[in-house]
Amino acid sequence: MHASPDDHLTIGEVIRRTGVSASALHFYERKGLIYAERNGCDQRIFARHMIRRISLIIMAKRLGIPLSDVAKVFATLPFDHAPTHADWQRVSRAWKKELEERRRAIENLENELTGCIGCGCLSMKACLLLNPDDTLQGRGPGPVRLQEFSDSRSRRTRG
Amino acid sequence: MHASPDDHLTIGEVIRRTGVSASALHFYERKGLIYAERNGCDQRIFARHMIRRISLIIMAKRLGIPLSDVAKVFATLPFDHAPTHADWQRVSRAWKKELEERRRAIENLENELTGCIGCGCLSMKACLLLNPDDTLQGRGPGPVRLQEFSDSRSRRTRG
DNA sequence: ATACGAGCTCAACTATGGTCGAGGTCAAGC
DNA sequence: GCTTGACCTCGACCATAGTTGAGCTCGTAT
Repeated sequence: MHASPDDHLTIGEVIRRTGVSASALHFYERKGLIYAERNGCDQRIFARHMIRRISLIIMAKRLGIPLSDVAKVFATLPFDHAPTHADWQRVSRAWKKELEERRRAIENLENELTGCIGCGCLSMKACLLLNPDDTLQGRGPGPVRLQEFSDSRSRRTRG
Repeated sequence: MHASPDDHLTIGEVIRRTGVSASALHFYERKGLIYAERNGCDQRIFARHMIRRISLIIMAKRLGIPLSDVAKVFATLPFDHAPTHADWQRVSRAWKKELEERRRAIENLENELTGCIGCGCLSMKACLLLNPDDTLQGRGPGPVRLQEFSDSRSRRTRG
């Protein structure tokens, strides 16, 4: 029960090679990310190339890519043999773009926040950070706009 | 029941001013982020300055700052009146640093991934992205290192 | 015979940030 | 007197990414 043919691995072997826990592997299988045949005792037998998929999952995890995105990528990959080097290049470039986008989103937030630090109005209507989509715009001229940030301060300095 | 004194707001008024749902406000109250007194009918009466706290929560949400971090910040803020402009500057600068750190973390990942795109070995032992903490290092000289990325490719080109 | 190790399933639980619905209370309007 | 609107509590549920534990089946070793 311990041994397995050359190109097939038990779950224990997969765990030792990848460092991924059994429960996580079960979870990935339930999600359709990996696949294993079964032996007579209903135990999982992993094809060796499944290790590549698991590596990609670990990689995605490190990059903060959700498993749903990994699933999308895997849908474009061969299921019965290891992905090619070209496959890896395609996937990793796509994930690099993901990272780039996330970085740019953060940079935008940084810029907005830098403006807001000086401003400090925290107006629900005027502040881009608080109301990026102008959600509160259509609600009529009610008292939507916040007062100056600090009531006490306004009273002290201007009241 | 609709009207409320000058510096006190019903939950409905808070919702209209902030765009935050009642369930979210209940949730924030349970988490200790905001606080409301009650009238005779057990309905929440929010002090006007509570709007500032809610604005900060919305801001944090936009920035991807978890509520637990917001709670830590709120622990350093006055509970009975609005935070001052100086408070806002302190908080927003701290959050800007957070964003900076997140951006730098992403930049590091981008750099690592760029190296990995060219490499493509996906070795559990050698790849920094797959094994940043050398977790698999102490497990003896077993077959931990992955083969070249594509079995079929290695067979074709070198087998 | 019996224990041990490896593996199995299934359900419940973790944290985060809420949403949704059931069922109840209260005041005002018709 | 009855509905409507605003509000309340409480429990269940969503997704994400798993972990943990109970209880079961195997094959092997003693």
